[in-house]
Amino acid sequence: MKRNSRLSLALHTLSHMAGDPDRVRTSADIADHAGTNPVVVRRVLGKLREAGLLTSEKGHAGGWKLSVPADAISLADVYLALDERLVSGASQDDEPSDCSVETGLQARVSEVLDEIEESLVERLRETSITDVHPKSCSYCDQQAT
Amino acid sequence: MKRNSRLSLALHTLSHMAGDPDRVRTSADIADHAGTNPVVVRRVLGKLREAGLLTSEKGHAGGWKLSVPADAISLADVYLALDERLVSGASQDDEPSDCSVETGLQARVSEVLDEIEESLVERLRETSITDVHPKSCSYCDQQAT
DNA sequence: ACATACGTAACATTGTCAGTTGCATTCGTC
DNA sequence: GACGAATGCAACTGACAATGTTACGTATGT
Repeated sequence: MKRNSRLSLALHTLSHMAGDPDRVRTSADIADHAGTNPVVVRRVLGKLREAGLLTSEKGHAGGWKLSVPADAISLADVYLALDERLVSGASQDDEPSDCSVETGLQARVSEVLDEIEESLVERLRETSITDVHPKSCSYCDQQAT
Repeated sequence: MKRNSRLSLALHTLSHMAGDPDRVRTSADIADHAGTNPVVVRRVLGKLREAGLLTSEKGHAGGWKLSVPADAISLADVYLALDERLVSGASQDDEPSDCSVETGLQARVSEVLDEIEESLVERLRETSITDVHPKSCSYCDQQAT
């Protein structure tokens, strides 16, 4: 797969769940549909569970389902749950340079990046999972039969 | 070094050049000060040259210097010259999924990300190289002696 | 008890990027 | 014109991160 597949996988899965909230899905089912591995699914969905977005049940009839209504989940919730930080990635936690130009620069750049990060989250908060779910969803229709 | 070191290196170097625009610097000098490798410096500064921000001269007394006034260079110019795209990185150019949820989702997410990318560039455009250069710069004072 | 599914750790694979080496080319100086 | 110093460029290497994979432990319902 590619970079940022975690966010993709999370949104994709949540979107499907939004279309049929009561259905319990196993990580194997999800992985199969998403073209990835059950363990990867559990890793990603585990983060979402920590954030309280969904629940998992072990054992025989276990699996994953939403723990809150889909329209109560914003893209920001998902983004933050995965603690991805698309924007920054900028050199923090480096050993401090002895060059005054460098240090001043870092401060400035970090400042701007933090601003952007914040505006990204605010923007993501405007859209919910249900908003990204197509009105007529061939996948859901398929499952309904 | 770390991630995003290209942007760091570029800004750092330009900032120094802003403090003494007529001085010609070799990639070896720059690399030495930045704690990196001459070839890496040439790779990064080469991008900036393509964007018309600075010039390089080969041969004996060759090296790098600004080709435009420092206050005419915004952080956006540098960012775009390196074509980094801090924000996106989201799964583009993937093989198109046969899942309608997936495709609709990608479109939405890309939309938001592009918005953010744009706002980042606009924000960067407000700050010039001279703005991130400290008023009293110990490095420049040092060189002046 | 047994099958099923999550939870987690350990390892393998892959992709990316800085770093490195080597060589050709260009330019100034002797 | 020969030589030294610098960029330009291509290829290889090594570190690191993220995904993929295997394996095993644990919990749960039949």
